[in-house]
Amino acid sequence: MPLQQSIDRLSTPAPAARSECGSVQLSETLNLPGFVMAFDRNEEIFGEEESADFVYKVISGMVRVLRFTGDGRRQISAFVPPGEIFGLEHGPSHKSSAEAVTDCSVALIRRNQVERAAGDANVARTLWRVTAQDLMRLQEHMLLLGRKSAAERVAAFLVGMAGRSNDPDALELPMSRLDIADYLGLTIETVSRTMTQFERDGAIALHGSRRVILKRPGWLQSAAH
Amino acid sequence: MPLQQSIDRLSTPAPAARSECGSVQLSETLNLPGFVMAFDRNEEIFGEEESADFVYKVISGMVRVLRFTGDGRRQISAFVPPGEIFGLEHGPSHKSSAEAVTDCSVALIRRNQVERAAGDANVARTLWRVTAQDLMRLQEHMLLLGRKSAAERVAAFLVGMAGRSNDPDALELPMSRLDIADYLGLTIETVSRTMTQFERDGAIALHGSRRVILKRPGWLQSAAH
DNA sequence: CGAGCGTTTGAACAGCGTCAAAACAAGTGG
DNA sequence: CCACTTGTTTTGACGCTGTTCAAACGCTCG
Repeated sequence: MPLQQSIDRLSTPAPAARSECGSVQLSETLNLPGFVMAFDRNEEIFGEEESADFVYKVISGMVRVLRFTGDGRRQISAFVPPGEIFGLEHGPSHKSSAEAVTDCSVALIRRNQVERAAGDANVARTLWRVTAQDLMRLQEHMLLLGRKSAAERVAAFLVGMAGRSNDPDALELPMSRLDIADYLGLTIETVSRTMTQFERDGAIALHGSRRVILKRPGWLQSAAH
Repeated sequence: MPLQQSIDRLSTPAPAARSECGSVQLSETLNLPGFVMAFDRNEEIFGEEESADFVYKVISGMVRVLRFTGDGRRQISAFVPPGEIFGLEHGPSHKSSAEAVTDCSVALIRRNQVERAAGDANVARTLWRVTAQDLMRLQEHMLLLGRKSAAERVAAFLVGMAGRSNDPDALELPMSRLDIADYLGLTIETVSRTMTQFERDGAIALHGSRRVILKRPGWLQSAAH
């Protein structure tokens, strides 16, 4: 196992173990018993059409939610950062897969626990809120996929990631170019070319492929339209 | 006013009037008081960032839900057929606009009525279900926008519309080529060319621009991937 | 230091968009 | 009933953006 991965794993509560039962904060108003699991980079967390027995929350690392075409093309619909929920379904089965972008640890809450708690109107409202927020994000992202140029897509991606970062002008991208491309509906080559173009424009600086400094955030913002 | 529109309007309960108070079936489990309004073709029903004071249900005609970029590009996220709900928000304001594709009549239920009813766990669950179904559809559509060719998009569109039609092999498209293009993330020219190509391939027959006969539904199905 | 993967860069190609004009449909007025 | 108007759809020619294929580069990790 690579050194970096070992270090990352030390920060997770229960590396690669189905243990650590206890109470997991699903959100401000949901506090249900669950357990923590660790996943290796690129490991599948759940697959399309799989029975949706759990609701998931990222503890550390990053998760991608995605769908496939029959011939293997991917569309990533969301990157899930620590603290956020994914895999919450209303119907019986998952409609997307989820995979670990980085080594990560994830809290699992049994679906039937959630169902039982949904008798409480507050809990039910929270389930609705989480789904409605996902819906909002997807609508925004559809506009990007259907109507924006490559430059606009990459700019929007960088601005969006910066919004999540601690330092809003220096970000560490946890995902590969392929992940970014499959999120933006582009190819890795186009993503790469667009980023180097931004660097030539003086909008960003790249230290390696994953450390990005936003030198002109306002420029990027307007480039994202 | 054009003759055809007059005729269409006769079938709506309350043409262009804010009257017709009474009980409106929002869904199987929601039965709340509302009123019916008529909208002309291309009339705005609500706009982005407008306060979400109502939840809407199509009675007759068809509605499009869409977003705009700053410079006027459109992305239609859904066509709403009779019987279905739109404009249901969790937050305080709408995140998309809605417009009438055809002359149509729409039931409005006051948001605060819904909020009050959401104390009932069954109602709350219904709100969640409606939102979750929208989310499912949008995820599917994102795969189309991000990863499918023009031919695949148009084929998927025709198959999808056929699925809603009474006669599954003969459909009347209520929307213009521009609407189809803005739904599929293409231009009107590409939509038109793709359809005539399908006609040459013997997959469909076009009687005028809006009446489509699916001659080889299976072929289209596989063309949609 | 060397191996292997991910990223960048380059060149050629193609799918779709753009621009323009013709064809078509439907309404309007003489 | 027919010419005229207006808006939509189709068709054509061309060009650009982004993809494909291929090779070089450079981390990261053993």
